[in-house]
Amino acid sequence: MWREKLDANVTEKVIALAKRRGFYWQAYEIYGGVGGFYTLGPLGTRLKDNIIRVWRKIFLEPYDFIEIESPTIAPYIVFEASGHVGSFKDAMAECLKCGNKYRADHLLEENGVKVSEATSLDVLEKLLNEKAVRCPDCSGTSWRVSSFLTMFQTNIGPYKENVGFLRPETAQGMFVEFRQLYEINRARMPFGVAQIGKAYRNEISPRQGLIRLREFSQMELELFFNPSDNKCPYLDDVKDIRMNILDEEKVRKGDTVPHDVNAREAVERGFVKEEWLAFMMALSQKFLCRLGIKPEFQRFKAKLEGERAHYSAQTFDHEVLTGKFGWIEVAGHAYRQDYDLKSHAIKSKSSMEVVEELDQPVKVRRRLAYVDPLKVKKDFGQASEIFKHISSLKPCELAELLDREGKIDVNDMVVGKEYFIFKEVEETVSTRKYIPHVIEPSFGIERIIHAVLEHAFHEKGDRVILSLNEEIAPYRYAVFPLVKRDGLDVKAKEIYSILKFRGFTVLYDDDGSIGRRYARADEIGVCKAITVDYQTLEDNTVTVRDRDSWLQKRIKIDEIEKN
RNA sequence: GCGAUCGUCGUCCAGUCUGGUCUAGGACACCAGCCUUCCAAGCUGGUAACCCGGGUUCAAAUCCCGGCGAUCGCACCA
Repeated sequence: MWREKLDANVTEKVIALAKRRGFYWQAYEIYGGVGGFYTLGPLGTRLKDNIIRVWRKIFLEPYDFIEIESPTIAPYIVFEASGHVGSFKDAMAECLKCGNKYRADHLLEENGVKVSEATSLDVLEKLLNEKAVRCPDCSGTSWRVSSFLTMFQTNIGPYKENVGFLRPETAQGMFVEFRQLYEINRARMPFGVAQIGKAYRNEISPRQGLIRLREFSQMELELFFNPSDNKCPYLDDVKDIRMNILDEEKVRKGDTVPHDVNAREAVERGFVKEEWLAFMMALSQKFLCRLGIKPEFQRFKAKLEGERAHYSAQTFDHEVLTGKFGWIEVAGHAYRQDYDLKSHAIKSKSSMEVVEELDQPVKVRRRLAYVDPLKVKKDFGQASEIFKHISSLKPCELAELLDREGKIDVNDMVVGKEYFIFKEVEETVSTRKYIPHVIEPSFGIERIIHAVLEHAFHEKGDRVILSLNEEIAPYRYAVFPLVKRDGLDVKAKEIYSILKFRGFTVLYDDDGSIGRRYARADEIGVCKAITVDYQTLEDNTVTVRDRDSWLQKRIKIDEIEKN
């Protein structure tokens, strides 16, 4: 069965239920509410905790991957290095006639004017107005250019110039700490580091409830591996997990009928570039199934070249079908290559390389560069700064830098390739250094919460049932006295205490009729309802009622947890 | 951010056009009590709202202006 649409009303009903019973609701409602911020209520926080617990069981524990918690605020330079500052400090051009906003660079390029990301706002504005670029909507030719940053900005300490950002993803915390983590993990490769925590994106106009938030929770895993030894040893462990994959070709053609493959087939048929990426996708599928989302409501959709994040060589969105919002992305699986580690290595001038022992020593050719002091002195005079800078680099690094950039900038002086002498040498080495590549599964917890609730939501006549499985349901048991007298309530409270003492989440309710209590419990997904009746007083048995089937079994109190 | 539509108890809806009758009504939910021997039964009582600010007027939920928020469309969504 392949589904393309679900009932949109379910979404509305889930949102209403979430608010009424305390899973989640919009924050700051007493002040009218602020878009993109939500509060998780008592049931929502439990559900979230339980989802996180399942995630750890699936993604971390079997593989001894580690978890960290890094700050949510980082200095400017971190996100400058990561490419975030550059990649979304979008220049917005506003048409002064109709007020529509466009990307300034897109508008100019459509009109044959080449600009770069470094082009200043003033220049962009001047170009737009001078070239009389027409507004695509109203043909107006007057423009005002301003920039919009999707990261929340703040100051660190009392100095305005010390800019910090609230992280737009938890990932950078793991990249900047890579050295330390690698050491702590005793230099094992491949290895995985996870982080669960808040991230912030200052969306222009967040809508759609929990789906697009300005502050949200992520579960991210960075799997570091050697690109020349990129086999994933666990691929056969997930061979029974079948995925619906829309590869790049299908996405491009608009074909919405996915391939049905397991991780190995996905790699062999060329849909997924890396084994580790396919493996993480399989775990992701397993994870959502464990949360109660059936495979036919899940799919992996490839991102095309232009849609991908600046760091990614291949990305699959893990999507879940919902009623009103259609397919929503609950996870992104990205092949980040060595983009992040390399960027931080260059910016911070600290090494992100790891050492690999080779099976056999090999001969390698290396290119070295040495400065020609006479030539430098001749053109730059007694430029000690240049020598100081160059001597801080190893000859091989110097050669690499020169080959890449063609020059070296020292303060205002540009020292070209011609000031250096290059040498090729052959060395025998028994180790090899490399910057690890990264596969990143990244989950948005609030989106998962919403998706899980939608898929757990069922109606039986006019009754609502949340079929959350035992692993994630906010309550495992509810305990009801059949009536609130003759000692039934006392006995019920006793059972309630016993179950709580044994570590279960238990709800006690003696309000209204018994049917009403079953209904209330069903609605928030309590797995089993235990009713204390007159027979309980005689033989210490209770009835245990299953939430989904409504069937009851009479069971001894001591044996409740076996059922 | 633009445009359109909209904003009344926890929720859904009535009242707004045509200002006064609104001390803002109903249903469901919720709370208390009664009743109740297994699936939202019944009875009694109760809590509870005109998004915020300003203006017009003798009088504003109602008309006007501004703000905030929501929904949809456009743009944005690394």
